[in-house]
Amino acid sequence: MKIVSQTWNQHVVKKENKTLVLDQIREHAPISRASIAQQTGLNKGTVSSLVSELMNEKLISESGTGQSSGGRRPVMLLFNQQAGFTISIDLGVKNILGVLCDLKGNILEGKKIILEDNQVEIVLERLYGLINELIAAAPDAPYGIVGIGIGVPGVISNEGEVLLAPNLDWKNVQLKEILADKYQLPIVVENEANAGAIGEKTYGAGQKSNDLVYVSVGTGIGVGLILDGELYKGIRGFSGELGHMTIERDGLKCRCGNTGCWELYASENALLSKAKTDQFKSIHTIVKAAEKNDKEAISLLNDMGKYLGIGITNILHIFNPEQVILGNAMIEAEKFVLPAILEYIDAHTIGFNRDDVKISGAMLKEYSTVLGIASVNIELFFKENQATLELLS
Amino acid sequence: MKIVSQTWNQHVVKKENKTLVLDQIREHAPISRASIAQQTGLNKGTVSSLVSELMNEKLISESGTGQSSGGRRPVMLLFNQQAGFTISIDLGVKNILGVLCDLKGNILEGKKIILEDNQVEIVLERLYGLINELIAAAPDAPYGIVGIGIGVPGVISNEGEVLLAPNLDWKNVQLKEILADKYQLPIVVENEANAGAIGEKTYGAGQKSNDLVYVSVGTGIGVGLILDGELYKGIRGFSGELGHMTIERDGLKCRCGNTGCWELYASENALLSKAKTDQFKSIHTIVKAAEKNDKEAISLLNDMGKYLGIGITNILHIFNPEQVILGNAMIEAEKFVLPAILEYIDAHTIGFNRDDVKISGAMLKEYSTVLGIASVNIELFFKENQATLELLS
DNA sequence: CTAAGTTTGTCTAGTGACTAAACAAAGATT
DNA sequence: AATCTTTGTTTAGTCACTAGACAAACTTAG
Repeated sequence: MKIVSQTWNQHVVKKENKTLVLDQIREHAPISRASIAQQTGLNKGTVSSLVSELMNEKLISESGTGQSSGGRRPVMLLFNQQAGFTISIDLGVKNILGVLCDLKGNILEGKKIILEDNQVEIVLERLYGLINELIAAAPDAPYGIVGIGIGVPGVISNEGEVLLAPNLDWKNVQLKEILADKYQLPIVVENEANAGAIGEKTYGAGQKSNDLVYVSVGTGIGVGLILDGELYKGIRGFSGELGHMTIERDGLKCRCGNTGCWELYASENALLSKAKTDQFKSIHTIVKAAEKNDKEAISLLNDMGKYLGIGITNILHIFNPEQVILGNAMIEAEKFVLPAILEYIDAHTIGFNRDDVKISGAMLKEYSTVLGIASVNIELFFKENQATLELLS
Repeated sequence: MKIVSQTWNQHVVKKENKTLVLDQIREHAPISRASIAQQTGLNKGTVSSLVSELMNEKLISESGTGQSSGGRRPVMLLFNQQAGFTISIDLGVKNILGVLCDLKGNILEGKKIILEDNQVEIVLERLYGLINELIAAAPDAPYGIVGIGIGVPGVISNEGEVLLAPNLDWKNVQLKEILADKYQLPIVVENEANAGAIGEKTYGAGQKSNDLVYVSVGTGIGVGLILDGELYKGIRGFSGELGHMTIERDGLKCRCGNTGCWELYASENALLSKAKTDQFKSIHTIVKAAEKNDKEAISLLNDMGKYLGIGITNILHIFNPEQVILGNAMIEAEKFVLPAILEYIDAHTIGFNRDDVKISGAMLKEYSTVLGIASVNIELFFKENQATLELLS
């Protein structure tokens, strides 16, 4: 039978209005009840009553009074960002980055560990150690640890299974289930580029954009799509494989089965394989060389920019986004690569599609992914929490 | 100041529930009140009251009693699809197709006229003639003509201005404003491929898909995107320019400024320009020849399929859609082109992205666009109508 | 053919979330 | 000191919904 969209009743109204009030406080704190009423269009009485519930739930608190504007001084409300904490992991090929965040996405504790071996069992052990350390570092809070999340460079099913992570050599790892069993907490497993897109949208360069494309240029190329303000995942969760978009018909053979894939020309791997000298072992060394005016390094980075430009031009034509944000390993080379990208785009993109788009490097640098994961966990907490508190009241 | 999302109150609840009830009747008529209550989860009394309002508004009607299932026989409710009519136009380069539809998207009257001249003033005159004829053909109805819409092969701004339609040689035509002034009715102006996507989603091959990509292969290639069930337009409305996606770096120069654009290899124009004999003046003549086993024709169509396959493979990697639907002029050649497309895709697409996707020709054939336009007008009517009737009650 | 059980659709009483408006508290202004 | 403003709470009233009773209309069993 077809699932019918939600029926509407007072219950729903209350829940939505409560979320609305909480969101106002989260975004505009410190803010007074009167001001919330004005902004949301809700009655002052309604706001008062909802605010009082939120205070009972320890999600907000009153701070002192604010500035008078010619009458009684308002009582300012604060978001209690320490009501709970999240743990977020960026699982890379060479290392794992883990952070402990409050409910506003502030990093309280961060740790990076080096990975020598990508075998599932070994990685899991290291992961548990890192997570336990971060849990231990969390201050006491009404809601404690509200969720754990992890960003993985691979294809993730909607059920949180890592179907394939070629650079880790992982296949069919039920990561969400494994972590949920171990920690009995809400678990988020998301593709690294999708998470990066959310991170930049929530806390980084893309906060004002409703349609943004995050291009993660690392060993390969992955893309996260925020369309109409929401992460777009496709029917099974496999969208954003733009790294395997053909930009040269009858081009190089890719191990994915396709030919002329973008990432064969524009990724870090592509960059390194095109280097003539053996001294270039990573994007880092090339950037260092370029900074010392090494001609080959500069030329390599310039070429990379051109190839990235080809794909980004396609992106502008396909999505007409408000913003394109470049992240992951290439962020280090932004200074050298971005000008070449812009030059290519300006010469090749249809005017309409070029006009209002902003193209930039990731503002959160290496934290785009972890903070995106944190954001997903936080929003999940507020959604679930509303449902739970409903039952309690 | 930031616009705050809607505040929720009983008014909204009623409006939403009324829409819910109406949608049930639109989709499942004939249906009883009891059945609606069961399906929506609304109380029987609530349904009765909303149904009675909808009857007053002439949007639904009672037909006789239905089959008993062991008790009192239910009163069946019907959607009054003739409560109003829409007029929809597909503006082509060589002809204009116009239809009169009821509120269920049934075509009551259709007419196609040939265009010799694409000059704005001349096209407008022909358009007015066609629209007037269709208006005259509409039966009497409580709401009369509820909207006029038009699909245009070009770049349309969110304000309904035709910014550029290269094949018509139109630039900056305020089409929506012109038609609104003349007819004083809700006007929809939409890109032809976007409309086609909506048409196939609402009435055609894509009714069950939430994420579908409609590829309009005509003189050029345009693409309409339905993502998460909604038309995706991008920040200014210029999405879907996949015709100008590079599939060959350093490839052919396109008049759009880019190089190696998909439509230079896979459109009708591309097909014709590659033909060695002059006898092939349109896709139609090539298909006719292929049907008579003409080797060049068959080979041309086969190549077209391969080139379409390159772009569609990209689409599968980018969007992981549930469905890809091919429409416009190429629909005639489906029999010859589709197998080649599928062959290419099967050989080049990542398994995950290939697995659950359905690739097919447009079910509505040459009516995809007009019916999509009709659908937009109809939904607009119900949205606006709800608002108006709110004021009256 | 009658009696019992079922299903449909309406009606009534009650609930709960909201709004409008009155009001008290606290400060600014003259 | 008196008046005006602004804030936040309280009270009365509105409205859409739900639960459950009920009448009407039908099926089924004996």
